[in-house]
Amino acid sequence: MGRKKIEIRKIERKEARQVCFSKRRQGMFKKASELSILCGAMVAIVTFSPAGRPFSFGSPSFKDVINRFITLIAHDDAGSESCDSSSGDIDAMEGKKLECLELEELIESEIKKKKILQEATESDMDGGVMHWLTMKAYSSGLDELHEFQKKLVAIEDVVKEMIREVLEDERHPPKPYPPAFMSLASKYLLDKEVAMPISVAAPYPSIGLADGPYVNDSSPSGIHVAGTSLNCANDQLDG
Amino acid sequence: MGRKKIEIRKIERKEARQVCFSKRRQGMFKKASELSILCGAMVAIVTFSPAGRPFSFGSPSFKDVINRFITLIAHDDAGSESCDSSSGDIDAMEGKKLECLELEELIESEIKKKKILQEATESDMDGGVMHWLTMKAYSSGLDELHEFQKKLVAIEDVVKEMIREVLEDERHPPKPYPPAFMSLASKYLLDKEVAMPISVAAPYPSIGLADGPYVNDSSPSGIHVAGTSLNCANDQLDG
DNA sequence: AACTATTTATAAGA
DNA sequence: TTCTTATAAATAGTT
Repeated sequence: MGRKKIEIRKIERKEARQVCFSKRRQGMFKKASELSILCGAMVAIVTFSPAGRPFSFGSPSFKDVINRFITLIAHDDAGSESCDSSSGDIDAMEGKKLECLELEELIESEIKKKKILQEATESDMDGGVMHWLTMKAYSSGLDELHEFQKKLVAIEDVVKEMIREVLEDERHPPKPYPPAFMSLASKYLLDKEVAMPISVAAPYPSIGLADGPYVNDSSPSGIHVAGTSLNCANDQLDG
Repeated sequence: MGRKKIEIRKIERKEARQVCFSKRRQGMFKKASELSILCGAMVAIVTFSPAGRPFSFGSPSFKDVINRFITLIAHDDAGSESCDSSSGDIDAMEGKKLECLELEELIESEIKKKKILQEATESDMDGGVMHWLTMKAYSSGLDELHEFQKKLVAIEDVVKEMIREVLEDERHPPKPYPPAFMSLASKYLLDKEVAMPISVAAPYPSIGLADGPYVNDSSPSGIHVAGTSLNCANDQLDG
């Protein structure tokens, strides 16, 4: 897509390589952003520049996507097969940090949560259970809270799994077990005697994408966070 | 880039959305592959189709890239600058570092979750509420599950906040006012005028990755792995 | 950092 | 779905 067609192989000139990386990284993140918006899909990307500087993108957030994936493979079973791969060379690397997001954004997300919670408590459907839960959350001690949280997470996992299963059933009624991604993971999947199907998956709350994606462009000393907004052009090259 | 210019906003028709996802996912992976080859950069991508199916790409390998990134951010923290974003990730906002767990640890944590869930359901403590929740998770329809999930997340957030507050109080007994971060959050949390102290950090699921190759096109019960090579087209769409 | 000539990606349509 | 094709977009080489 340029003045000339190029072969897809490592660019020799270090400088040109860096320039290309910058341009294409932007393009890739933009594509990722469009994909997540257009299709309501979750996307997370991490990349290290040829100089070793980290950049990441995530929608709704990098952590959310990765965690979902991790949980998924942690519960999944299967063998794996690889088709190939290209290697990437890396240079030195420096310590980085996570970027703090703007306060406004935080508030926005909190407002969303608040709304959801209010809905849950006000409508008080579910026979008052949700209300009970809320009350408990507000009146317990530390230990109790920790225990409570663990249980909530566990239940939540069940819900997620149920959602996923429902979706899967709708789509692939009788699908045999496909190959998998991590032989390692499967190796560690001890007894699959799990009574309760715990896992991850499923749709992001309808407000899903509302949570918003983020891009993080790193710098020597930190990881910059940027938005999915296509107009967000924060660049910082390695050199 | 098609017969017509389109607006970048969620595609309404579910079917069209899925088709678009398939096409654009392919395109994105191709871009990622070219980037890694041309520039010798590491790239890892994870994405969930609108239907919740996972797909991943990695060069030199998904695990290598993610682990490098995780190790990076886990080793130190700090603030930097953000360009924009609409992320709602609180942890990231706090500039908190993500925990780096090895696969073994991850598996362990997952196993613990299962145990906790079983405990919760078996002991049936909490006046039967946990049991009720579990039953509900197992007996609801998709829509119900989604709603239920939202509520659980909301409640869970409250619990996390409570925990953070308690912890913060313990560490900073005489802290007049909480960090701006939480004071704002608490302000928006329901109408609870309750002096919600503040938060620090709550236990959170950590990240850790296992090994695995490159492009992985998932299937309902597994994750397919494929190579970075552009010619490696192993596809498996959702629908 | 900008600017285009070209190559690519892809939205529709078949 | 896969292919075809008119167009929108990305970007290689240049300034």
